[in-house]
Amino acid sequence: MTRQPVLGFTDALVRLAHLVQQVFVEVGKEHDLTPQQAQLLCLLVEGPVGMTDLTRSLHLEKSSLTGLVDRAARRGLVVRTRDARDRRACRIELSGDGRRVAVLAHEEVARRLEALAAELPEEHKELLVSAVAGMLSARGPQGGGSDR
Amino acid sequence: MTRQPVLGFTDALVRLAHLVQQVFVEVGKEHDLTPQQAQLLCLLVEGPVGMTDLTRSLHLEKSSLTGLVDRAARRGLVVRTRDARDRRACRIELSGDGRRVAVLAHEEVARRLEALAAELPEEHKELLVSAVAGMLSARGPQGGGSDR
DNA sequence: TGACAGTGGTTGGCAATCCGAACTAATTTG
DNA sequence: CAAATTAGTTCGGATTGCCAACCACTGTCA
Repeated sequence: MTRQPVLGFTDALVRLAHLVQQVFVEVGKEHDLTPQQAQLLCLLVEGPVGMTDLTRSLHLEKSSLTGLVDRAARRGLVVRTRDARDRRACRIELSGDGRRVAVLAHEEVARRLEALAAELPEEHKELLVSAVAGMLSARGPQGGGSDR
Repeated sequence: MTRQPVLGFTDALVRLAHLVQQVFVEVGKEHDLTPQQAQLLCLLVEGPVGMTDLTRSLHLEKSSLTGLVDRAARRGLVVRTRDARDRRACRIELSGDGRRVAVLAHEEVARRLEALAAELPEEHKELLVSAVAGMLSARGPQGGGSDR
């Protein structure tokens, strides 16, 4: 009766990924955002970001991001600002409304993820973070501004 | 010189989720599969599964899954088998070709995820698994057959 | 037996996502 | 200055995903 859930390492990572994704889905729904919009807004909470940086953070092709930003802009969540130093580039910025939603969504995502891990001892969480840091660097240091 | 990347807990989870997703994207691409198809095939490696079970494992609505399975079937990867005991239900099964691809993709996904964690000491990995198990149960025991 | 609620899946319509290839415009390089 | 790069957009097309409505079968209960 080894009723310890035989959860493999691979399995665990895949499930965890789904869990995180679901959080964005749910939080998004509460604020009438698609999961992708929610993730975008969370990235912008820290401040304006250029398109190219965003493609790296979100792992999207340029053209996909153009569409995502277009729809977010149409909903009045973000604004395109032309970069003065490089007139090709633009920076994506939260609008007033966008910022309100973004802050709430961002907080809610953090709250829920923390809640999921509420039962974990602090040291385990730290270990998990450093494990992830290791895996990220094993990947090569790609972009990806802080979500937090 | 605190050159420990100041990676928050939330951040870590989000990044990790992206990492896992990317693995499915890359492995999928190598076998001419969309990420969703890759995940579907990985679930089917263990054996045939009913639609309803799949919706729980993949966190999809019934209708979304119908489409996913349709396209996979059109590509000759899977087959719908009518369930004898319940003539409403059907079981999704790998075809001969599908099985070949599925086994390869499944192994490759596992290999890559393990590779990412190659530097982690075994005990840390186990701890990470149990941490995830804890988070999953905090969520309520939803479906999700073993991917492994 | 025979309504009837519940379950397993499909269909249809629609918005959003995502990609690759081709393109414009500004910047950098030689 | 010409050529190569870089930043973004546009366009066409396949996929993803949801909801509402639906069909077919199962199980229950009177």
